[in-house]
Amino acid sequence: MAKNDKQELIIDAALEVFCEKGYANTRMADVARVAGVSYGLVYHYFGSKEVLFDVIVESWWDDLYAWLDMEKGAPAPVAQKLENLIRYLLDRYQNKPNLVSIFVTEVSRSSVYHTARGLAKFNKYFALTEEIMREGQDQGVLRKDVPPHYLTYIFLGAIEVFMSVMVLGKENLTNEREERTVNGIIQVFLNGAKA
Amino acid sequence: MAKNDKQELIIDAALEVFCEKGYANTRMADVARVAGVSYGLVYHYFGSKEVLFDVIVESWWDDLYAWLDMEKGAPAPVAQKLENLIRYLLDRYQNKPNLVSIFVTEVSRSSVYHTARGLAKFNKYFALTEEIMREGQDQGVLRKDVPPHYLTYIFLGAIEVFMSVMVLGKENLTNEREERTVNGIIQVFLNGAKA
DNA sequence: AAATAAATTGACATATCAGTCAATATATGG
DNA sequence: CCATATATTGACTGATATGTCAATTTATTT
Repeated sequence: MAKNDKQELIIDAALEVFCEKGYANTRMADVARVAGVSYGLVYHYFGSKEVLFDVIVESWWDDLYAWLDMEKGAPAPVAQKLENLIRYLLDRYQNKPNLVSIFVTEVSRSSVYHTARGLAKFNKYFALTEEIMREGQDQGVLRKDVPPHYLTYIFLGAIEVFMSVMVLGKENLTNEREERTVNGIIQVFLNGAKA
Repeated sequence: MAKNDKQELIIDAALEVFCEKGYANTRMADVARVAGVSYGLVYHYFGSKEVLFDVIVESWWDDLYAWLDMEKGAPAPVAQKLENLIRYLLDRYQNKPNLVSIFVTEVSRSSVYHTARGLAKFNKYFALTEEIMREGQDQGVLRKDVPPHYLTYIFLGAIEVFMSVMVLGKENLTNEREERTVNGIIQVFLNGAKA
């Protein structure tokens, strides 16, 4: 078995254990056991528990940023971009539910509140979304009497709760459900909850 | 010094240390030191670190539920009730920033995702808010084509991010800022972000 | 003021894991 | 086919921090 295979095995196991137990209650011995490798090998490839966790978190952010950067340049209308962001996150949940779970339960709290690097990652996520909001305001599609970062907070906050609920319920996301979620958020965000 | 005074001292210290370090990195020795009592006394009044934390969390939920129950019966219009909920949470931040910080950073994470009791507490919070949304729909003030729990997710998600940002920035909440926040959330939630 | 109960102390035992390391197996290259 | 590098193992160490407890002080009751 090649080097990369084992690394994959370990990361997949870590994804599973971190997701189920949370960072604090994750034992490196469990990760090794689930991966089917020895205790020491985990330390051979990843120097510490923190590094192992960071590798996972980093992969989340890298993918998200890459996607956002791509989307930013696209010529789609703002409403479409917002919809795409929701879809991107929902799709991530479909493909890598454990990763999304870790993001929701571990990353968007501890790392943000207790490490400078975690905060920076989050800020960039918010900043990129804010650019979309600002673009919408410049184009006259979004209201200008509310600061763009407020719009960002409301929009991303809404998404986060939907993701939390999915993660908690371990729900599997049908197409129909995805449509309802996307429409619900977009409808209310753009047109309001008023009757 | 009376018994209750020492208990208060310990809880205040715990509030401070949990807030600064997070649950995992909080040392009972630190709590004792900050409280100005001996190590053993913390265990005399609170049997364990977990109990100490739970007492704090419980106080958060008790107050919130009491307030929500009160508000539920009130004859105010739905929009007013939603506004009041935002104000309640912002005011809590003014009075007990550490408590709000712990709620945002620690409670809505581990307890929800890793304990049944934590989940139950959260569900009740969401359920009570959902009742307000349903009331709004019944009265014809809120749109009926989006399920009430979706409205709840969006509304509470928005608030949570605003709270997170406040907590992170350790911002002190001026009256002016409170108004802007309340208006921003309510405006966008009710009327939408569209220009 | 004696006796009983409650509060308070801090040193210590205990358990838990993260991380190390020397030994062994497997691959790679010359 | 030897030599060198890399992968892999798992027992062991060391640090850390929770929770215990017997001893001591302070309060309360009779």
